[in-house]
Amino acid sequence: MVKPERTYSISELAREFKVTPRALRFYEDKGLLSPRREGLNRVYSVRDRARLQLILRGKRVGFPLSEIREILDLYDLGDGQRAQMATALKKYRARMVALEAQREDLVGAMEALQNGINWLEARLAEPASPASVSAARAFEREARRRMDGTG
Amino acid sequence: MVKPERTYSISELAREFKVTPRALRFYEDKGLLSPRREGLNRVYSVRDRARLQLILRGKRVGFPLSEIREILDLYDLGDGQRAQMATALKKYRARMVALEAQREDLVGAMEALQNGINWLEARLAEPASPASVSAARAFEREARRRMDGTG
DNA sequence: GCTGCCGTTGACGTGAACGTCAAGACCCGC
DNA sequence: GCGGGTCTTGACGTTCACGTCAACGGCAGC
Repeated sequence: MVKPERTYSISELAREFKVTPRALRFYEDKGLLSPRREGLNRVYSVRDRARLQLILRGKRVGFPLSEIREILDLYDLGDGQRAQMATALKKYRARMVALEAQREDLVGAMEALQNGINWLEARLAEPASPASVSAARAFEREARRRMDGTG
Repeated sequence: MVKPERTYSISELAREFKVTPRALRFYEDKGLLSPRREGLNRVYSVRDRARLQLILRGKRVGFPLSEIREILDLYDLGDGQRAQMATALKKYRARMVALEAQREDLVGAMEALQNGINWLEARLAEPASPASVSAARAFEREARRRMDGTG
């Protein structure tokens, strides 16, 4: 007896990942998902669920659905098409470079934000005494300079 | 004699950052930039340039323009409005949390991609000899399992 | 057999972020 | 004063990623 492997209805899956059923149908339209059918109704497998996870992660890191689709398609590449695998590899490497750049951006943004937080905390922590005010102003200038990120 | 500080025309700035003039005007419409005017013409200061840098970085990490605007506005907060500074601080912290989550996503995506690359490289490196094929299949299964990221 | 509830397929609407004209102002060299 | 280039302001078009609505099928409970 083969274990019947869990399946999901559209609204189940939608709830779990906090998307609407509409979104799931949309992804299907775009070829990102292709759940089984039982009559008309969509039946999502564990693998479909995993794909959805990849889709949503891709989205969160800024991939358009079209590119997510390409990537997902590559996962399903059969054996023997070495030419396609080679192009796939190129694309993967290009995306990797893009992701690295994005991580740099992200780290930069986080640093800038942390500076902003530090600055605000400092300004809020002190009462507006004359001495601390001038010190704060100096810090502020410095903080702004760093935040502007002229470099 | 005060140093006249470099300025930029719209197309200069556009070229430098590889955006169109239209985009810069659009950002102005949305209150993200407000360059000086000389007659009708826009004149961008060094500070405007820095703001643009922040805008584009914000975009690259996925902020909508509306939020970028909010953040930028906070940088220009004058003294004395402690209440606004407090709300600002809250928002900054919230964004920081979001950015951290995004970094995790990014790292996860990069790991998945790296697995994909490794897998493809391995499949491509070998000729299709029977022994290596089975080894490759085992690796493939493992790679796929990891890429699916069921956890 | 009627009411809900969940599902389906179109078709149209929406917000964000611009692109793409159109029509004209301004200045420069000749 | 005329072409050429750069700039301006509308106004409309476009793409992406869905949201929203209409109209309907199928099953469960009463």
